[in-house]
Amino acid sequence: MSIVVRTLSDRVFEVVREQILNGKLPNGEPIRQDALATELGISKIPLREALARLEQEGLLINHPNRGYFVQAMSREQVDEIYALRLSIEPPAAAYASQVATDDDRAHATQAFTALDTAAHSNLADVAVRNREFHIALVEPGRKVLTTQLVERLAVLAERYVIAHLAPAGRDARAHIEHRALFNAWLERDKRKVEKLLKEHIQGTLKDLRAQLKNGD
Amino acid sequence: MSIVVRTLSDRVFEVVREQILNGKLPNGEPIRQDALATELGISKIPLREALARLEQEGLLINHPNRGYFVQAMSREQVDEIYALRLSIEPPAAAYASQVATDDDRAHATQAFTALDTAAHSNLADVAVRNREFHIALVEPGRKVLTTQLVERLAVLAERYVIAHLAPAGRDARAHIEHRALFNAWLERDKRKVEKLLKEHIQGTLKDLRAQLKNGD
DNA sequence: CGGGGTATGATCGTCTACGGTATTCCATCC
DNA sequence: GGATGGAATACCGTAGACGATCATACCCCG
Repeated sequence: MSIVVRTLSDRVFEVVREQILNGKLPNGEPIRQDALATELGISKIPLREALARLEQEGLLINHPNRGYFVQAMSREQVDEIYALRLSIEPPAAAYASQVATDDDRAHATQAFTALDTAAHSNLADVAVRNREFHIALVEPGRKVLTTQLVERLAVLAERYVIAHLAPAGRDARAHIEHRALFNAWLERDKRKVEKLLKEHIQGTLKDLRAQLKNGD
Repeated sequence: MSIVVRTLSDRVFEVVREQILNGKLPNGEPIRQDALATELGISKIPLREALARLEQEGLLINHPNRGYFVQAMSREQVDEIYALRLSIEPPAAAYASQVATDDDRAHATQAFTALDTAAHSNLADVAVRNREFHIALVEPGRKVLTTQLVERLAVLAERYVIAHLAPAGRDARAHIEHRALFNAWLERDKRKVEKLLKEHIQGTLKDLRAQLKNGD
């Protein structure tokens, strides 16, 4: 059992990240450091460290002497994020399916059922579970950089999913896709994992594009 | 002309990064924050922000309450870095060659000649020029995330190149490869760019692997 | 009435000083 | 010899201050 020791800046990083993702910190708005620090009950050093990390992650942008701003969303960025995901995630998940240990498979199963049961709560929760599911498919590959990258891209994509994808008919379809994908992964069917994940990502991108083309 | 306004933490980020890359901050060693801060003539606030960024970048790792450590190099990471570069950089450069403006092409030419003329100075300088050249081939694509990612991977790769690749016969071969690649890029020959860049990256990986297999 | 320069206020970026706390290491003791 | 305990070290976080810079509102002048 590994005891979890985390620095304050580390936890703030996640808190602020989630606030950005679910829109609590609105889009092009500046981040008032003193205000946010007192609101979180911390001082500015750990907050600024977290903000610096988030800029490196691509969620914030810093204008010197003017502060941090939530990175604006754009259709071009959607295309870019999903293009990168398409070239990285499917082969990574396919490989991971081959080398996953029993523990890995148990963990992935857990992530899948968590996503499954969360399917009817609010969109932000579903999005987090969805991210964790995608990561769980890749992590067993034990490729640290690749996994981090998949996570980062999933986080970036999540903003768009939360902001634009009303749980319309999409819910059901995504669920079916997830189940088929996960089954192939459990069966260690490399080709099928790669194919299904590719299609799944493309499907989500298509939904997003349709939404973005409409009223934004 | 864009006036350059940069925060201290931003510049420290680059300074420390270069110190890590050229081994001035040795491998598994801890970073003594107070010492480094006074050495750089700054206080710990901007330094800690820079360190947090560098951890996000993958060059450092933080152990809570014990401090930041330079991320150890490993053969597995080399493979991972180059696998990612292979799947991202060639298509990105090929695309960029198609849409590059005259300014972009001038800038790339400049980066190429800078790499060319620096070829006989010390290895660390060459490595930086090499990185800038690779970025200049991708940047005209105007895909922010992709360019950032290419840069990040180039930085991570650079540690290994500096540490392990003595400028043996490699120098000449890399130079030839660069010229051929750059010519294809200028001619907007998409296929050729992709092919040559792929081969170039694979060649470097092969060299690195050979070195790592030997006495490390 | 409009525009350019200026005053003002807010916020950021950085510094300094300080205290709490976790880790490490070493000496001591059973 | 291993466990206990304590001192030293360095990290982590707080608090407050200050100059620099940006944005805005104002004022003066044409």
